[in-house]
Amino acid sequence: MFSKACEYGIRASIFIAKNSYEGRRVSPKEISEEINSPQAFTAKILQALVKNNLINSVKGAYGGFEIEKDKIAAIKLSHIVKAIDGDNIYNGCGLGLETCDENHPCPVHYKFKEIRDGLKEMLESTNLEELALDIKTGIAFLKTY
Amino acid sequence: MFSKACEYGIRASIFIAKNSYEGRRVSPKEISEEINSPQAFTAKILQALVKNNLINSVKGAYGGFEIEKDKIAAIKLSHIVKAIDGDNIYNGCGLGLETCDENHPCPVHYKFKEIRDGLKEMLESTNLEELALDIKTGIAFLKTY
DNA sequence: TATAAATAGGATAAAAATATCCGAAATAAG
DNA sequence: CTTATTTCGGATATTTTTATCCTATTTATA
Repeated sequence: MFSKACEYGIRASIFIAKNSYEGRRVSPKEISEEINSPQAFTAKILQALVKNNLINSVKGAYGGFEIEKDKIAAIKLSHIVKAIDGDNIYNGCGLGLETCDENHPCPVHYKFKEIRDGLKEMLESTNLEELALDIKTGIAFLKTY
Repeated sequence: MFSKACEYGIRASIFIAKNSYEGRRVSPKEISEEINSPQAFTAKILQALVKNNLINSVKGAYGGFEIEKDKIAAIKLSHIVKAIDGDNIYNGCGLGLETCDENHPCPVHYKFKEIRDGLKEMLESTNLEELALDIKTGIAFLKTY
């Protein structure tokens, strides 16, 4: 569904959000340990999220990554996905045709459209706050063990 | 959503189904031209579909690929996807966790489950016959131009 | 100002997906 | 039986994705 980079990016964002609520900045090292992802690769993805203004980075001693508390509820999964994987998952043809629309549909165009619209709706209506809360209360997890 | 291989595989299967209805076997060359895909790569994918008993191949002169007319309506998109991409799209975690279920869910487990179940239902209820018919009647296409 | 700690970012490596090439094996038809 | 045609399958190449490494830059604090 998503690229590895995007999976890591979402998990990292949730972890950062959770810690930002608690007033803590986190480092790529801590993030990658807590979400079980390769550290340097995760750091690269964080850079992309910073550039897209989804998370903040603070350089230097006592620095790290954080999200402004005010913004956490406003950041939707769709923002993260778009920043990392682009919007192909929304607009792309299910069978890979370069142009596929009502005027020139692939054989599964309308059936796929329903699925994609459902996914889009879900990603656009799910925000980091609720997901971070599930981690905080321990009803959901960001790694296996 | 799907790999390139899977996209080609679905498009190829639809094209083969359409031609099988008309009693024609088709070659990888003709297939790749009509679905606009790399020929040798497409041929490899066809081999996989043959091994999974989704399509038939006939070697030698006047050979090619075909699907028994009786079987066309029974072949679902899910069969093709499973043969090429496996069932990760059904069972895999949206955030890439190795184990993610009701007992140990990722933060988007239930939301993703809905989407995936919808996708699964769609793939399992869509068969090659209806798709091939849309190509035959010209209301849908397997390539852009 | 010096130092330690931290992100930024370029260069590179490894792995996986995509794609090509070519000889072997099978088969229909002459 | 021979020949032409066609799929099969292994080897290889290319591209993209994933991952690592190392240095530069920034910044808080002593």
